[in-house]
Amino acid sequence: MARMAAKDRREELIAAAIRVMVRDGVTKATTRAIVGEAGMPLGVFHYCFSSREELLQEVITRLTDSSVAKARDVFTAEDDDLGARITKTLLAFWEGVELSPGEHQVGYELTHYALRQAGFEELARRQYDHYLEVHQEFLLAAAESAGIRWTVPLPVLARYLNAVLDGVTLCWLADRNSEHSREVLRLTGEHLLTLAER
Amino acid sequence: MARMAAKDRREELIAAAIRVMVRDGVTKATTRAIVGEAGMPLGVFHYCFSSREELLQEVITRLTDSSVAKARDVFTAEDDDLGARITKTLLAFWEGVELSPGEHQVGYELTHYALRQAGFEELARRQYDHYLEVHQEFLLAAAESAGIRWTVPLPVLARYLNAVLDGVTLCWLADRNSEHSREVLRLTGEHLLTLAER
DNA sequence: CGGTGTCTTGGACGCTCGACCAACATAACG
DNA sequence: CGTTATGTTGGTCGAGCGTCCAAGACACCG
Repeated sequence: MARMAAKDRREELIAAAIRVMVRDGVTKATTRAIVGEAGMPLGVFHYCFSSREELLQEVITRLTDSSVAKARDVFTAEDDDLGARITKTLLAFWEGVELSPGEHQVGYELTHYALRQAGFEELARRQYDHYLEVHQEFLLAAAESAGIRWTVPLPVLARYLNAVLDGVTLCWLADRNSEHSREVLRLTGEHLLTLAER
Repeated sequence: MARMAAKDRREELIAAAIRVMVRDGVTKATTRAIVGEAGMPLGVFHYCFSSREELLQEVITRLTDSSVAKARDVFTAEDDDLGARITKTLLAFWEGVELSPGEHQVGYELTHYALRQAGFEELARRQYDHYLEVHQEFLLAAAESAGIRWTVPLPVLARYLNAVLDGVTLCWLADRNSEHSREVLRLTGEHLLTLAER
């Protein structure tokens, strides 16, 4: 194996771990499966990570950050009215789900893993803190650029939005009913519109 | 160990498995942990079940059925108007979540387990089919007794309701913000009311 | 050059897991 | 009673797991 800095190897292992998890699920992401995916000998693992948990922790934060960043990229269009902007954003989110269901699935699996792992509960909490924050940012930006204000407290509205998206995704992962899922998002978009006032 | 019919032992093992899962999570529910919880010797397990998967399958259907039954019990009050009925039902559901978070958590864990396990995808699909069906029943019964009709197709509305409940639960499992969670449910209830017409 | 720190590697450890079985105990029934 | 069916038990198997380590290879620097 070509010589490589431990830092770089960490990154490759994290990436390999995510690939394995997306393909086979979190529980199948063993140390051996991960180094296998990365094409490295087993011994490398504990030279780069003190434990499997340390890698998992890293994976959780990376995946959350990337989800949040991806979501933030979505709401950059400023030239639409409120209705169009909401619709576009919800559908853009949904495209992301249908395009890579595995990533979202892994997100949920990691949440439940963290909720059960002693000392990891905080990670699950932070995960949802970030999600809520990004939704709140979106709602705030949309309101400002449209010159309206929300008739419902922003944290509550953000949680509502987060809940619908999570719930629709979860249900779709099980039954793959894309048509109904989109209808629910459309319905939610219309609902949000009624919660804005000048 | 007292002599017991294999059928009866199966039931006790299923119940013990559910207890272990609620307490420690699905992944910790090993054959040894389960028979330990049931106070039986290890050998019993494969006398009653051909495999661990067979037990898991049984647990999934039992837990789904019990959730559905519990949900059905909630919407029996016929004497309220539509708004009161919706509010009562949503809050009753929420009481169930806060009262036994572990059970709901296990529900999600089993869904993700089933989605990853070859040959179990159908079980996850059926799980959500049942959930959607029960929500649809509720919406239909509420509409009939209130003399209204829904302006949104029933399957879509049921999916919407299911999504909000799932999403709020999931988020609450992570951050335990009860106040905001209730606010989201209140908001959803009000929204549903606007989707009814005479 | 030699020495020191960094990286590489294959193998081994102790443990837990699902599964299996032979030997035994108890019931059911002619 | 004897035979057959059913249930009980402790031990054991092989596989896979996270973790660790000694020995070597390589790079850098005085």
